Amino acid sequence: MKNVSQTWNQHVVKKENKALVLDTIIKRAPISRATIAQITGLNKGTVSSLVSELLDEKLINESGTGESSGGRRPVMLLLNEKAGYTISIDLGVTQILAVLTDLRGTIIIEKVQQFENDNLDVVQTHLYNLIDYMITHAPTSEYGIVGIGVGVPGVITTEGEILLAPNLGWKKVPLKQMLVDRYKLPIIIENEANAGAYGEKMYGVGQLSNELIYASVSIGIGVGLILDGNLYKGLRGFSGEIGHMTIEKDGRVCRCGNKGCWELYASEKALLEQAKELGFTHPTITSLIEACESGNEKAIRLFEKIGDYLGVGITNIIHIFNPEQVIIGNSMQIADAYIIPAIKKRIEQNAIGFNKDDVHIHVAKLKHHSTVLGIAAFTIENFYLTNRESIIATTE
Amino acid sequence: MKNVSQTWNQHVVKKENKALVLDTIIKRAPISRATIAQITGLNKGTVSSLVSELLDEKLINESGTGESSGGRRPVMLLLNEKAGYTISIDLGVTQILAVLTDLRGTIIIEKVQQFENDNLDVVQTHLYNLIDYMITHAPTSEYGIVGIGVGVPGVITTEGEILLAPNLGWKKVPLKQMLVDRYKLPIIIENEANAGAYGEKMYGVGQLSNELIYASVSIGIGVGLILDGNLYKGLRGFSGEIGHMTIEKDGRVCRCGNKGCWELYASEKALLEQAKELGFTHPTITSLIEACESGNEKAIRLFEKIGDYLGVGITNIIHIFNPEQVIIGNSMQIADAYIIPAIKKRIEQNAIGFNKDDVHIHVAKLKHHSTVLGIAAFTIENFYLTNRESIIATTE
DNA sequence: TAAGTTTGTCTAGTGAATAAACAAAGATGA
DNA sequence: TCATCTTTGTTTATTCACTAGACAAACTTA
Repeated sequence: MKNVSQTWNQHVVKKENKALVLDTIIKRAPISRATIAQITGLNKGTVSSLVSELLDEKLINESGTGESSGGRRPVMLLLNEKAGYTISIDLGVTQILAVLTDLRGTIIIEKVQQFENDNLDVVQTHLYNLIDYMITHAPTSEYGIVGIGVGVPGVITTEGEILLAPNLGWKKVPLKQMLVDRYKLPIIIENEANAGAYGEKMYGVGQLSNELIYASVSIGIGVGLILDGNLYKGLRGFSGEIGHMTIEKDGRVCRCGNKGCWELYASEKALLEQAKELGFTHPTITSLIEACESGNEKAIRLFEKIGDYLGVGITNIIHIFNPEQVIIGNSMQIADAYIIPAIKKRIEQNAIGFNKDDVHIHVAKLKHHSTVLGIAAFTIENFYLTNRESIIATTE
Repeated sequence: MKNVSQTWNQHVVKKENKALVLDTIIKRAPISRATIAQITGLNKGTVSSLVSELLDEKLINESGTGESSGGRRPVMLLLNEKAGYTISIDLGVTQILAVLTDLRGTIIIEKVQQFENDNLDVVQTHLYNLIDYMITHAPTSEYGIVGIGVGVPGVITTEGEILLAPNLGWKKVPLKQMLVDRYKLPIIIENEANAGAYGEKMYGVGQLSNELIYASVSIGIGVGLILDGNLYKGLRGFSGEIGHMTIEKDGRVCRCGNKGCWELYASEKALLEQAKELGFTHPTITSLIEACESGNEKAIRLFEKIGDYLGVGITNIIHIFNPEQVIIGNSMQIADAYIIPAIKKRIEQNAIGFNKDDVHIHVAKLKHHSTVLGIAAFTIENFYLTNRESIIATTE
C-alpha cells in the first residue's frame, strides 16, 4: 500500500495497526496474541484489544489452545476465511472461467463456459449466468459475496472500462458500470496479465518476491508488472503492452500499427502460424507438444525458435526492470519443457551479467488459475480495506 | 515515500505530520499557519506547535506579515534554505561538474574540472579537490554540509559501489565507502540517468508528473524511471539499462554481449560514427548542429535517422510504462530541434493510440544540470528525513 | 507441591491531535 | 471615529490510542 501525503491521527494509527494484526494472522496462522505482539512490536494489550475487535467482526476465529512453551498455553487465532466469498472470473477468448473463492483465495466452486460467438450480448449472458450461479450456490456467510472481479484480455482503463479487447473484437465496453448496476457490489475489472501477475505474487511462485514480471503468452503477449510489491499500471492503466515492444525495427507490421512487435515472433499465434508453414495441419499447442514428445524434430525446433524469441523480449525486460523473477503464464506455459531451455540460453548469452545473475525464470505455479486468483486477491484486499474504512467511519 | 508494514504510534504520527507541514511550506512558501491548516486538514493548534518546532530547528523562517484577507494579517513562513548545503557532483567521462547547492536546490557555487586521463587515482584526486573546495567555500550555516552525492555513468549497487563504469573503464569501485571514510558525511552514489530523472522530476520539466521516464542520451543511453513519483531501481539497483534493449534481433553485437542494442543505433556514439562514414571529419554534436544550421542536408538527415531510432526505443518505453512524460537529457538534448520531430513522427506512426495520447515528449529543462540537481534532491531529502528521525530519537 | 514461565487482561499514565474559547490585529461601514 | 465583523494564531480542556507494568490464570518443571 502506498501512502500519499495525508494527515495522521490516532484513527489512522488504529486502522493501520489493525490491518497489521490481521495481516500477521493471515500470513502466520495459527498464531497467538503473544506472538503477534512479539512480531509486530505492538504492546500485548494493544494486540488484545485489536484482536477482540477482529473477533467481533467475525474476520478471525479462536481455535482451541496451542502447545505450551513452558507456561500457560496460548489461544491460537485463525483467519475466518469463510466470512465472505469472492466471485472471480477469467474472461478468455473462447471460454469464461468462473470461480467462487473464500477469503483465503481457496477455490470453492469452479465452472467453465465455452463460447464460439464472441458477440458482446452472447458473452454477457454467459457471464451473468455464471455470476448468478455463483451467487446462488455460495455458502451463507457473515459478509456474503464481498465482490466480483473480471480479468479481461484487453486494454482496461483505471475506471474499469474495456477500451479494446482485440481478440474478442470489443471496443469501449463499460463492463464495471454494467456489473455495478446489475449487482450493486464492489466490482474489479483488470487486465488479464495484470491479474495473473498479482495471482502469482499472492498465491503462486512469486510469494517471496517483490520485483516480478509476469508474461502472459497466449494468442498475444501481455505483461503484468509487480514493482516494489505492487501492481504497476502506469498513468492510465495501460502499462505492460510489452507484446508491442519492437524487437525488429521496421519488421513485420503488427495490427497495432507498430512494426516488429515482440508478439509477432513469440506468441501462440506465431507458433501456430509457423507450424502451419511447416506442414502441421490444424496445429494446437497441445498437438505440437505431443509431436515433440514423439520426437518430431520440426516441432522441437519450432518451440526452440519461439523460446528464443521469448528470450529476446525477456532479456529486454531484465535490462529494463532488473526483476527478481520472470514468470511465464497463460496458454504457452504448458510447453515449458521445450521453450524454457531456449529462453534461458538466450538470456545466458545476451543479458548483462549484473542483471542476469539475479533473475529467476519460472512457469506460473497456479497454471490456468493465475488470472482468476489474482482477481480474487484484488477483491479480497479491497474487502479488508473498505471493511476497515467503514468500521472507522461508523465509529467516528 | 513507501510505508512497509510497521507499527504506528503517536511518535510516527507526529513525525509524519511534521514532514507534511514542512513539505507544504517548501511547496507553497510563503504561506501562513492558517493556510497550512486548511491545506493539510490539520488543526490550527497542531500546525502552530509543529511550526514552532521547525522554527526552533532553524529549518524554516518567519518573514514579516502578508496581506490581510479581511482580518488579522498572517505571519508568512518560508523555508530556511540556507540552513545547510549539499555538495553535488556529476562525474562525467571527460569532466567533473561539482556544485554547492542550498536546501532548495539552488546552485551557489559551480565548478568544472576537465580530465583526459580517466585513471581512478587521477579522477579521485580531482574529485577530492573539488569537494574540499566546496567545503571550504560553503557559507557557514546551522547544519553545514548536509551530505555529498555523486552521479556516475555506470552500474551502481544499492550499497553505493560502482560495479562497472564502461566509459571510464572502472570496475568495482567502492566510491561510497571511500567518501564516507574521508568525509564522515551522508553520501549518496547514484546512476547518472537515475539522478537526472529525479532532477527533472523535482526541479525541471517533470514537476507535475508522477510517471516519467528520463532518457539520458550521450555516448550510451541510460534511463531513469520515475514510477508513482518515486525512482524505481529494481531488485539490486540495475533497472533502466534500456540502452541495452534489443531493437534489432540478432543485430550488431554490442560490447555488453547482447545484440541489436538500442544505443548502437540511437546514441551520440552512433551519431558520430555515422557522421564519420558520411565524411565529416572529427564530428561533434555541436559541429553537426552547426552543419544543420547552415543547411547541410547530410547532417539534417543523419539527425533524423538518429531521432527515428530514438523514437523506436521511446515507443517501446511508451508501450511498457504508459508514462506521462518522456524526457530527453544529457548531451544529445542540444540537438532537440533536429531529433524531436523525428522522434514524434515515429511515435505518431507506431505507438498504440491509448498510450500515445497521454504522453508528452520533452527536453530536459535543467540542461546539463539535471543529474547534479537530482543528486542534490536526494541529499536534501535524505537530510530532512534523517534530521526528523534523530529529533524523534533524542526526544524519546 | 512449590517455584518459575507464559499468556492474556486490566489499569494508570503518556502524548499527540482536536475542538473550542480567546486574544490580537486588521477590515468595514454607518 | 467607533463598533462590529474577520482572520490569524495561541491556549486550554478533552479525547483516544498506545505503552508499561501489575496481575490472574494456566501450564511446566524439579
